[in-house]
Amino acid sequence: MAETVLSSGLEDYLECIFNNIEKNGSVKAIEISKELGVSRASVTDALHRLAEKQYINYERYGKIEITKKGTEKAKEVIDKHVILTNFFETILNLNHEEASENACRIEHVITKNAFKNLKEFTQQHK
Amino acid sequence: MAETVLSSGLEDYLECIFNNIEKNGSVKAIEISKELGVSRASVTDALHRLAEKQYINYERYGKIEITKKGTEKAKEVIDKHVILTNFFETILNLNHEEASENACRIEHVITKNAFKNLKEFTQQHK
DNA sequence: TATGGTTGTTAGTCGTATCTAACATTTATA
DNA sequence: TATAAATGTTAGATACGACTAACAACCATA
Repeated sequence: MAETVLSSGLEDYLECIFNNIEKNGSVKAIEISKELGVSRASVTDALHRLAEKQYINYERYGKIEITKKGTEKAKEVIDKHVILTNFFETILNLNHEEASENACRIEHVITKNAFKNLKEFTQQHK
Repeated sequence: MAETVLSSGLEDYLECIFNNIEKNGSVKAIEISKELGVSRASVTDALHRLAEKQYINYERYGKIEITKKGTEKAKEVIDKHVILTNFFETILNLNHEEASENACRIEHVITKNAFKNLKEFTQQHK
C-alpha cells in the first residue's frame, strides 16, 4: 500500500482530476480522456492504479473523488507546473504554450533541490 | 525503419556507447550494464532496439559499432547534457553531481526552443 | 588444449501504459 | 417509460523496459 512514487503518467492524470474538481466540483472519465488525449479505456486503467495507491476514491461507474493524499500530491505537481511555466516564460522568453509544455515534461523529473533553486531564482529575477 | 524519435532509455544507452567508444575505442555490454546500473540482459535488449533503428551496428557476440546516425544523435544528447549541467551548476548553484543528474533527466524531454534559449541564457550569465 | 571464469544471449516473467472492439451501464429524451 | 446516445468497463493485443535463471560463447591460463 501507500506508494510514495508516482509515475509521470499517473501524475498527469491526478493533476487533471484535481484541476477539474476544483473548477467544476467533479470530473468524468471522458473529460480526462479528452484533456489528456488518451482513450476512455486508458482512463479506466489509470483510475484503478490511482485508487490502488489511494490517491483517489473510485468505484465502478462511481464518482471520482480525490483523497487527502491525492490532493497534496496534485498541489505539489501543480506548484511545480506553475513555477516552471513562469521560469520558461519570464526568464527564457518562451510563449505561454511552449513554456507550459516544457513545464509539463520537466515537473515529473526535476529534483527537489533543483526545483527549489529554480523557484528562488525565478522569484528574484522577475 | 529509421525511427526519428528515441526513448529516454535508449538515448541513455546510446550516450554511454558513444562516450565509451570515444574514450577507449570500443564498448562492451558489461561496461554499459555497470555504468547504467542495469542487467546484462537489459543491455542485450537495448542493443537490439538500437540496431533495429540503425543507431548502431551489432551482431550476436559481435563488436558494438555506432553508425553515423547514432553518432549525430549521441552528440546532440551529450551537447544537451553538458549545457544543462552547466546551467544547473553556474546559474542554480547545484553541485556537479546533482546538476548532472538533473541534466540527465531533462535532456530527453526539453523542447528545441527551450534548450536553445537556455543555452544562450547560460552563456550570457556565466 | 582443456577448463574455468567472464561475458553475452535467450526464454520467460512482470509492470506500465497504451490501443481497439465489444459489451455494460447510465442518462437524456422522444 | 422505452429507447437511443453517451459514457464507462472489460478483454485481449502491443510495445517498452526491466528482471532472473539458465545456457552459450569467448578468452585467459594452467
